[in-house]
Amino acid sequence: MILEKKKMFNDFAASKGLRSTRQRDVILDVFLSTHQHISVEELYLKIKSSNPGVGHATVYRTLKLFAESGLAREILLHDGQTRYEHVIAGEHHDHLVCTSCNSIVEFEDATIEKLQEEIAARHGFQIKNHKMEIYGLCSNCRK
Amino acid sequence: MILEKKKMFNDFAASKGLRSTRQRDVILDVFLSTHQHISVEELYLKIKSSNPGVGHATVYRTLKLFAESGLAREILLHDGQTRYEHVIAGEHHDHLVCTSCNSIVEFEDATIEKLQEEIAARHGFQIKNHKMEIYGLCSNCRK
DNA sequence: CTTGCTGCAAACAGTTTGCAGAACT
DNA sequence: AGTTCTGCAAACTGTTTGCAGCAAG
Repeated sequence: MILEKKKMFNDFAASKGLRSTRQRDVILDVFLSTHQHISVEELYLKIKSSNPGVGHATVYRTLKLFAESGLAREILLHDGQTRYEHVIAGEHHDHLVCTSCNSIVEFEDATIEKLQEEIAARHGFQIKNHKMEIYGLCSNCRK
Repeated sequence: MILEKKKMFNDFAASKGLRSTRQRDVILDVFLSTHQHISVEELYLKIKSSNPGVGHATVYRTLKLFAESGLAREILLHDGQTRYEHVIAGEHHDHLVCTSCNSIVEFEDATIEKLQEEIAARHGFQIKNHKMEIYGLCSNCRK
């Protein structure tokens, strides 16, 4: 699964004529070792600890490439930071975001996915991707 | 409908001990006269044309109040600007966003709404609100 | 050796904040 | 009169960009 992702990026890089660099390898490794909607800053710090001398800008630029290559996806929650999550082929999950403790639960629902396609078709839309977030109080915070 | 909204804000203001000011009235009027996901900047310019001397900061501060009072809702698309849309009681619509021409089509689907509630219930979540955006190409841009 | 990639710092854009004066109650 | 609200400008935050040097092909 990690290897697949690396291959995915290599293929993308090859098709775009991008060069293979140490930084991109490191950033990909660290990104693949994370879970759950990591922010650019968080990733940057993680990288820096094991690999100082990788700049902010490179992390931003590289994450954009990951998103473009299809292995990551940009998500915007309401905290003013751009976050990235892994794209898992053939799977799409959405988010339940707790407005009290900021925890995030993922879920997937095939029926919703299907309805989305129907709606898009009804409006002549060709779906590229979508996102859904439900905000509320998680079970812990309701107590 | 516009009157309802004004009342809604007045009630909120009263309950919070907020003062009634010319600026807030103007901003509410202009906001209520708009449609479709207006950005703070757009709203600010609209206000300024008929009512110079209303500051950026006040528009930001006031829109936050509108959101808090329940008559507006903050939405984040992928263009780096915070936008606000009207909250219509008992109705929730979602967005089809064209990634080519940036047009936005609203839609509503009761089945999806119901599924969301089921999902939230299954995870012990108490829904406050949610949003769903489908990105893709609109019928015009597909041609 | 050519061109793309990187790190740095400066630039940017959107948003927030501190403060003195104005306005509401 | 007392306190909230406002406008302004400055500060902030996250992100992007220009550029000289470095490194991959």
